[in-house]
Amino acid sequence: MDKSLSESLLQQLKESFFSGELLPGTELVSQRRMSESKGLSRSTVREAIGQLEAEGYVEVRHGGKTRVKNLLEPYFNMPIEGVSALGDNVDFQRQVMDVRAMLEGEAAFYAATRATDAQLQALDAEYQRMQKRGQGETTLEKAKDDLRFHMMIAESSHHLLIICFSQLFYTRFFNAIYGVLTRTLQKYGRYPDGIRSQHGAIHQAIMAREAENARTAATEHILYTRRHLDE
Amino acid sequence: MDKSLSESLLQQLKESFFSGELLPGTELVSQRRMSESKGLSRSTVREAIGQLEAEGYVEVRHGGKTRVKNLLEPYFNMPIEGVSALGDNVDFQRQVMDVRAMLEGEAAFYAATRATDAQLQALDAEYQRMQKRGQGETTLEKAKDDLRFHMMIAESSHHLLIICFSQLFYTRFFNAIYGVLTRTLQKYGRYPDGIRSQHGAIHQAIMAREAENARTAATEHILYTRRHLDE
DNA sequence: ACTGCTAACTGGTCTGACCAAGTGGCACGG
DNA sequence: CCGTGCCACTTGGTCAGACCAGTTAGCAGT
Repeated sequence: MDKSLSESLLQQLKESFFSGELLPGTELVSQRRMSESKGLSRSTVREAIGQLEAEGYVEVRHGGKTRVKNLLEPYFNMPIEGVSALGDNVDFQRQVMDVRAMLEGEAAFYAATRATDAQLQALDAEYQRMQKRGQGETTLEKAKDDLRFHMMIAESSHHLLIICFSQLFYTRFFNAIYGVLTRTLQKYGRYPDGIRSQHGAIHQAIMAREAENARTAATEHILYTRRHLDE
Repeated sequence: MDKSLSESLLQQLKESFFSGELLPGTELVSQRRMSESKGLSRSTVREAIGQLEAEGYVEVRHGGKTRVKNLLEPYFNMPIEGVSALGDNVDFQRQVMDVRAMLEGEAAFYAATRATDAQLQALDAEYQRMQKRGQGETTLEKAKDDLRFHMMIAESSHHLLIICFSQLFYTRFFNAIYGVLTRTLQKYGRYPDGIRSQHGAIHQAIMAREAENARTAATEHILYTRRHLDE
């Protein structure tokens, strides 16, 4: 097993966390002391600790001690490494919404054209269910409902590539999408009215099999939400 | 805004990443050169690049260059096997063209809005070069020219997700795209006239920074080719 | 007991050196 | 002519030791 020194130190430290040797809240020994005890240079130790910090295992403050964070934390905001960090980036959120606008417009277009009657019926049922609930839900549940609705549309498009990409996109970038909703709610205190009526417009256009209208409504729906990021 | 040097360098690099200045697949300058140009020590540069790596933005190999990663790549392992076989499947070709129509429309839209002057100039040069050659090329070379032209547009969009998706899409489904061209040539014996003028329209709209026209022209261009697959 | 200074920590950055792993060019031999 | 292998050069990885910059604990003076 050939690894770089800093890498194997990193792994060694992680194992100490998982074994319970280093409990959350405790303090790491200083970089100098660790470099002595491990027989490595301080640069190498810093490299490893820097990675630990980036992955959310420890919290390091200039001048203060380095503290071990709660072990479960990294798992909550890390459905997929790296991308999670992007969830809070407004620029990235904007980009995600741009792609959603494009993707869902196309999906709605093809759904209006090619959905089976059974799919239309299922879509209608899901829409009615969404309308009925509405109020008493958490932000997270709303986000999930929203994605489920849009994913049903994508599936109704009968377009392999669009379905594949939608699936991938919604699962991987759920954090960013959820972040947009959270940010919007923080700013307005509630679900913007537009969204409800826009969902209605999409639903209606697909039901009536009006492809162009469906595309326009779906695109406009996402861009409406996106605009709230700009203010 | 008080930040550590490595942290602000990290942020600066991320911004270059999102702005399209650092495209996926390109190589970072070496740590030594970067430390010179930024007026920082190599340690600090290493710190920042280490974070970038931990967050999945770049891939660094001992002894080799550091490459910017395509952030969609890990998730793009769709029905890869048999994709080459699918290259001849008309239904699949149609789907690929549908997605191209969507993708290139958006790319052209954002390129018209956000391309730098240098990018416009490069795009213009590439367009002129395409016009000059034209005749004496093989089908394969034409397909490559076409994709290079469209890829330049995608890169000029400064839209990270669109760039990533385009890169992967064009490489993975090149066979299908090439297949469409081959099929068209077999049927008509030559490059349809429409394509030449359509490239011209796209080129002109982007140069004039007319975003909506660029989108329409690019979409129509792909759908025109797609229509040749029908009947 | 409170206050405020200071000294001894902590992490952050710098320098310049050397090691180790890829890369590319060039001369040699087929 | 092409392939092959060597070698110099570039890249990232590690090291040592120094100094800067926040943090903190303890001690002195009130």
